[in-house]
Amino acid sequence: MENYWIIALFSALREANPQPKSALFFHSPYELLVAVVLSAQSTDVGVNRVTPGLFALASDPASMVRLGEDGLREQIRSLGLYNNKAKNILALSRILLEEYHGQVPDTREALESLPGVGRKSANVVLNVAFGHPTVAVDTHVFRVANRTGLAPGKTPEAVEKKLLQCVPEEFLLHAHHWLILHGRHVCMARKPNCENCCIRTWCLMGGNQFKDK
DNA sequence: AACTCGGGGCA
DNA sequence: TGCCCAGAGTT
Repeated sequence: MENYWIIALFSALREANPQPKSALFFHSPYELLVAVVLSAQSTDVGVNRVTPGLFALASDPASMVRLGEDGLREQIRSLGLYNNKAKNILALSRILLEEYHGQVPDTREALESLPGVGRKSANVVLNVAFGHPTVAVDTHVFRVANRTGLAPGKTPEAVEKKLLQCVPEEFLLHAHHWLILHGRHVCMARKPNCENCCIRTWCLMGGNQFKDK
């Protein structure tokens, strides 16, 4: 197992973010689930802007159903894609009440069967809410994994599979969070901040070569 | 595996 | 305008 450089890479990422915790605002598995559904194709900043107000009105499935689709839409309007998200969260809340005693299920199959919840969101809930060693691959993780050569792959599923294989168990619980933060704040899609990158030693792109001229 | 959808935000 | 955002659903 010549994965010593992977340990060094994650150690560097951990040092850059000593207190790993979800960037999303939530107090319960249900709030996390809602925040994750809202986060699809929206920024974490935007989600954190609306969730405190939303959860003050509805922090469980029953109160969400009571809030209703119009009330929900009003709370999340600034996110974009609010029509689908409001519909999905309401439908999902009803399913939790009817089929899961109002609780958030802790299996991949159950989570992915909920409207608005795909593989990435299910992985986040399993990891953050239930402590399962999953890795959620979003656009950030996908980009960083390919740029560094940590887990190159043409599809998110391929990257996820490689990460599960190569990331040491001690880092697995927080791997996706660190990779996401790095992709969000340093290894951005367009103009990465290579000068301040703590893992540039392992970058396949060789410094700033993909930076806008 | 590739395509489509969806809307605010920001350069 | 064009590209991006802690993707999902369909073909």
